Amino acid sequence: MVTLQQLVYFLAVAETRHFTRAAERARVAQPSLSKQIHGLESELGAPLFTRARGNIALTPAGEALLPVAKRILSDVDTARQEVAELVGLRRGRIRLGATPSLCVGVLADALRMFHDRYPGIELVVEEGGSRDLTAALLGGDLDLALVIVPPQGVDPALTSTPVLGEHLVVASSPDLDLPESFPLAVLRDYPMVMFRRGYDLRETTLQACRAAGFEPRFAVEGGEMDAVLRFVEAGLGVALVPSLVLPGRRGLRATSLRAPGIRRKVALAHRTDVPPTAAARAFRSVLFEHLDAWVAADAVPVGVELTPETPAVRAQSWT
Amino acid sequence: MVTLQQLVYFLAVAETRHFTRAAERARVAQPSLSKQIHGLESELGAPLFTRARGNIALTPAGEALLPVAKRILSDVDTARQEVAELVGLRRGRIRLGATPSLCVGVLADALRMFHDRYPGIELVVEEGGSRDLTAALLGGDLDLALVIVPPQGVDPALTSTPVLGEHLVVASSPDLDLPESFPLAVLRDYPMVMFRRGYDLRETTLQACRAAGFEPRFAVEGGEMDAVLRFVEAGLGVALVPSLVLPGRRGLRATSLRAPGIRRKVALAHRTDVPPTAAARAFRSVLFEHLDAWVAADAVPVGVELTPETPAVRAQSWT
DNA sequence: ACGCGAGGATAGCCTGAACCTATCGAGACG
DNA sequence: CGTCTCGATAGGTTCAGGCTATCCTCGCGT
Repeated sequence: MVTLQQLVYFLAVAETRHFTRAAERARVAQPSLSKQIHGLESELGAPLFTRARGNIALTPAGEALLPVAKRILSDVDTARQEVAELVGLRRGRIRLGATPSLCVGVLADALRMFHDRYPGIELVVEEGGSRDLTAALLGGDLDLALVIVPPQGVDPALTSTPVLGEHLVVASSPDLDLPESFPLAVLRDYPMVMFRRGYDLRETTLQACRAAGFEPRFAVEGGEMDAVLRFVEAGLGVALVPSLVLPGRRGLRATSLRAPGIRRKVALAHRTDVPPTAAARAFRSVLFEHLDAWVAADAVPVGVELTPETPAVRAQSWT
Repeated sequence: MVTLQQLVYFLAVAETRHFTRAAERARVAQPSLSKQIHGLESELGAPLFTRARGNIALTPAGEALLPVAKRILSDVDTARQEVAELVGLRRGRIRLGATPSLCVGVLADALRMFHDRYPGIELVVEEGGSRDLTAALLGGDLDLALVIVPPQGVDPALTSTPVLGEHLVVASSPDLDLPESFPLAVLRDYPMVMFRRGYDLRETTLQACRAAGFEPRFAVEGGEMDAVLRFVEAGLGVALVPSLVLPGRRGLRATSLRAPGIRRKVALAHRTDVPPTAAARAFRSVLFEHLDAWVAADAVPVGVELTPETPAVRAQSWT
């Protein structure tokens, strides 16, 4: 077996044209180097140097080996370098999934912070319903996803860390004359704008209405988050949406539900059987740092509950 | 230190996505392979595989390493291959020097035989005076040279093997009315055509004339072999030349000198401190084979004496 | 000519690395 | 809930690569 050690020594001799000095350079005793060179020569079946007193020179075989040996060793360096860059977060990629409610507020800031800190890491964000994201995680198409935790918990093949809880509010056009706050059952009398299948919100809304004793009427259905909000703005109907999506939407009015209201838990999930990459771990840190900053600045948006998880709980399965 | 062994194992796992099967493929026990992979991972500072049951996959670091590792291993193969081709005489180069007298006859045939047998080996022939060739050998510009052995022997830094002895004859124009055979002293009365400095023949001729008691007159001087012969053809004078250069020259007449005549020894020389390459050794064999064939076929040209060296003597310093 | 110094090769020893077998332990599956 | 699969771990053995000491050859200076 040819070894990299042999090639290193070979190169040292080829460049110094001197066994003793090559040995010094390679931080090794001269006999060790001699022995390795001999080993390489017998392995390749040809002498690599002519050992004339004070005039070591490469044989044709040595000449042929020299450029290849150089390339091999430089490739080894490259390999080491590349991996180091990934580990050092100077390079890499995170494929992150998120529900639309989070993309709007939390995520934009967190991504901004992350990108400032680790500019070499490529960020790929997939926006979608929670079910879709879960499937993408399991299929290996995402590294991380911010998903809604359904009542029965996330898929057993996923590990999730709670991130925050959000309240659902009723979005409506300001033209609509709704009370300040009301129980869900009031919506019985209003047509609704409903999300397409795949959105966790669709199921949540339907179940909540049924629990309140009525079957909702749909004015429109099938849209993504943005479309739904525009339809509501246009007065087509009302919708149950996370409060986080409303700030900045002048054309919409948010009405909270009377207690207990409806809450959803958002968690950061990843596959249990694939340990998160260094980049994913870094993103997690930045995300929680950002949320902690909200708490510290007393700037937690209305309708959001930060789960007061201890760092220990957060670190679960993330070491 | 990263080792090639580790890369081989890494590649086996990356391709089989299975430690146990990779170990079988690498002809090694599974724990040995596992350990090596761990060693590589700790060396590079990052895990290379995600060990999910029945679903081994590359981490980003592994993905980054894969192409480089492939290239490194393929380069090692290339290196081995290249050296093997040189050793196997499928590739290579011989830089051979020869005096003009030998280029004409012996060498052409020998080169032809050699090229037929080893078509991959590049042949570079330098024609020149014996002194020039010796200098080129010492300077490392030639691998081998067929040179004239001067009375005091070749340069001590060179090793030479006797090849043949050749007689010098007097070349003259057929118009010139010379006796069948005569002592050198007869030339006292004829103007001579003389080689340029650097030709061993120049010194040899001068010394021979002086030994015979006269200083030769030059009709022309300074030419290479071919020019000298043409001048002689043109009747400008006579010249002492190796008999080997005359066959095929219709316009010239060769007159041998009365005993003892003048003999020169031709030898194959190479630097003592640089062992001949495989290609050079092969050439030597072909050359002597060719000369032996002359003897066997009783086709030794007139004026040539083959030295009946035993193979043992020939092999001196050539192992 | 002879001694000396330089420099690569050789000898002999020692440590650590790589291999082996045996076994553990955790997820998958009937 | 046993059983199977498959990677990790443990412990022992061998050998490769390193070291020091020494040799051998050649060139060089006296």
